[in-house]
Amino acid sequence: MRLRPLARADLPSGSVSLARFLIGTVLVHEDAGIQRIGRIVETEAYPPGDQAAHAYIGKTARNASLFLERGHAYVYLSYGIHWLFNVSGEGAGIGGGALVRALEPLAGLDRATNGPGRLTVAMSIDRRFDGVDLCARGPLWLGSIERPPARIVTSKRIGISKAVDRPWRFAERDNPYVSR
DNA sequence: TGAAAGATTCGCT
DNA sequence: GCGAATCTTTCAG
Repeated sequence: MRLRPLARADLPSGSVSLARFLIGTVLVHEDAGIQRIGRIVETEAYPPGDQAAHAYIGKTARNASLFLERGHAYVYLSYGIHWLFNVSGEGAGIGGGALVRALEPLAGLDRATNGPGRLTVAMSIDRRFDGVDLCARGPLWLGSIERPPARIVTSKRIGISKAVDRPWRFAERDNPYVSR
């Protein structure tokens, strides 16, 4: 497996484009010699102006990471139980991003990764990584591997109550690790 | 200062 | 299929 880090210039600007782009890329967490790698197979976009997005209400202490330049991590606690991992997708000062909903385990993962709350457990991602630059040298970063291009299917987002009809969920077709 | 809702998951019916 | 778990954020009073 040839693995290389993604530079910020590799990432498309705009949360919807980024969410689509992320399908097929990999997330890497290196921690004390342990390497955990998951291939992203399902995402959802939460662009500026989206009523379902955390950034919709403006910048707050919680969602500040969504307002960082594209390629930064936004990690928050959902339902008091689950950490959810997002990648910011706009320019600095603009709030938007992509939620990563499922991974295909490639290395170091021995727990289920089909679901946004479960993949963070498997990858050992929590609040420590909120605001981390995923395009920088660090313990958590985005990469690409050599593999045939992902075949992507689009659908409505899951688990939200506003703007439910937007086709902003992306998943790799027929991948068994996609949630549900 | 209090209360309600939330980008989920798991267990039981 | 439905409700509980669990706690932070946000908004109302």
